[in-house]
Amino acid sequence: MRSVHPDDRADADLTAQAKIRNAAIAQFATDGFQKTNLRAIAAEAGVSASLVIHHFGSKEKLRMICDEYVLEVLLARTRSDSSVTGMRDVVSEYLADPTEYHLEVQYMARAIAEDSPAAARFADSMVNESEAILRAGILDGSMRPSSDPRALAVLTVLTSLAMLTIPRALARAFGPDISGPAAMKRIALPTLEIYTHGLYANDTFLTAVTDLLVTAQPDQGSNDD
Amino acid sequence: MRSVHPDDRADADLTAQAKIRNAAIAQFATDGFQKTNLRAIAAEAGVSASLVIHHFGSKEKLRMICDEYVLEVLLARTRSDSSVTGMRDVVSEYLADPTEYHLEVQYMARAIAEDSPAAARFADSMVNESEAILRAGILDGSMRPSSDPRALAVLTVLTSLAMLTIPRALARAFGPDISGPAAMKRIALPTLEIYTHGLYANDTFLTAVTDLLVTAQPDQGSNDD
DNA sequence: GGGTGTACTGAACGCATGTTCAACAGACTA
DNA sequence: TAGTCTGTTGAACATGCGTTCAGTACACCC
Repeated sequence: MRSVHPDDRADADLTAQAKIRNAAIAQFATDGFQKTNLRAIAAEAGVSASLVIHHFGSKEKLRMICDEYVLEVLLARTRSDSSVTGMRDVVSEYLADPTEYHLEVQYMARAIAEDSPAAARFADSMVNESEAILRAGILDGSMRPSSDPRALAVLTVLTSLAMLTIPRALARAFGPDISGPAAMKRIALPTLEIYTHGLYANDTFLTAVTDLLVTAQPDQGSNDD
Repeated sequence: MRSVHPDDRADADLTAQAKIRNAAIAQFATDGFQKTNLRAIAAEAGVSASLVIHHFGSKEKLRMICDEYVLEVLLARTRSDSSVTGMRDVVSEYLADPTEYHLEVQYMARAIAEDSPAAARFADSMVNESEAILRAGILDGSMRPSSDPRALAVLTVLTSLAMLTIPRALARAFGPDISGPAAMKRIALPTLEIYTHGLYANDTFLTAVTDLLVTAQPDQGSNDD
């Protein structure tokens, strides 16, 4: 159930290298890089731990290969998918079909959260695509103009990733044994409501803050930690 | 610079137990539980690793003590603070004064993300307070009514935590060497804009989805993974 | 057949790290 | 002074895990 492409090719047909890579992707995605150990990956791939090292050199290099592979898979999907939805709209895609690319998206979220070597590239892909979509939407009038489209793009990516990796403890706020995907589904509608009408009934907060920013004009980047 | 209460009491005045606890809270908050090792905690507290075990029994028990302590500190703040802002409005509080309770809030976010023993209690506190605030706001007309206030509460907590723990890779979308707090500041305004006016210029998406939900009425909780 | 190279394995090594243990110093008590 | 209890330490132990190594099986080539 943990194969990267459960539909097309069976595990048995894959080379040992591919089986190891797929097992690693699955375990890195679900358990994280640090927590996953080579022997578990080897066991799931049906090989010995030594073979993992033999083929990939080290655990760290294995992670890099996995990063590249997942990145390529997701980018390939984006390119092949003629619709406008790119890597950014992962949540809507996920809600539409949770099984497809489930693992890859989860892997990416983990990679960004754990700051893996390719994390910056994952993040940049998402943010850039998101920004393009937002700018296009603003131009064609389907989205409201933003004071900072770049930051808006980062915000949407951030919330999307958060929803994809919703912590168990938070999901349990819906009930003792609710699943992550189920929690996501329940959150989807309020998200859409906020994205459509906002949360506040009036703009007192917003105007107050914007006035504050205009009058005070603090030097941006005052990091006094 | 890592003391829990940098303002009131100096580290030198604390008992060894307190110094260990504070060092543990700081390191758990910044590096995570798994990544932190007892010798590093002991070093920061200026004691030996054995003493940590002597006072707390095990690393896991130390974590539980830290959980309790931070939870109590944050709840005490909520109670003492006569304003309406509870644990939920952590982001606004943080933006107003990043140094106060910085560590505790960071600790909580980590605890929830890593599913620490007290994670559910942290999350429940946040969600319940958030829900109360939202319901109050809806009642007094300052906030728009929601189809699912509970889910809305979870959503706001989720996004708040995500902003507090924004991954480096995402923050770097603003520039190669931008800090987490700086990224948060830049995201704050778009967040407020969305919370005030939404993102979409019209409600086609929302009506489409609500229509879909009304007609299809899928059995909620169909977890086919 | 003999040589060479590749896929693969089990055992072992080395290091990090949580934990245990024996010991010591100082305070308090009898 | 002797005894005991607490705070504290350094060394050692045990385990987990990434990695190394010697060796086996098998294929391909001369």
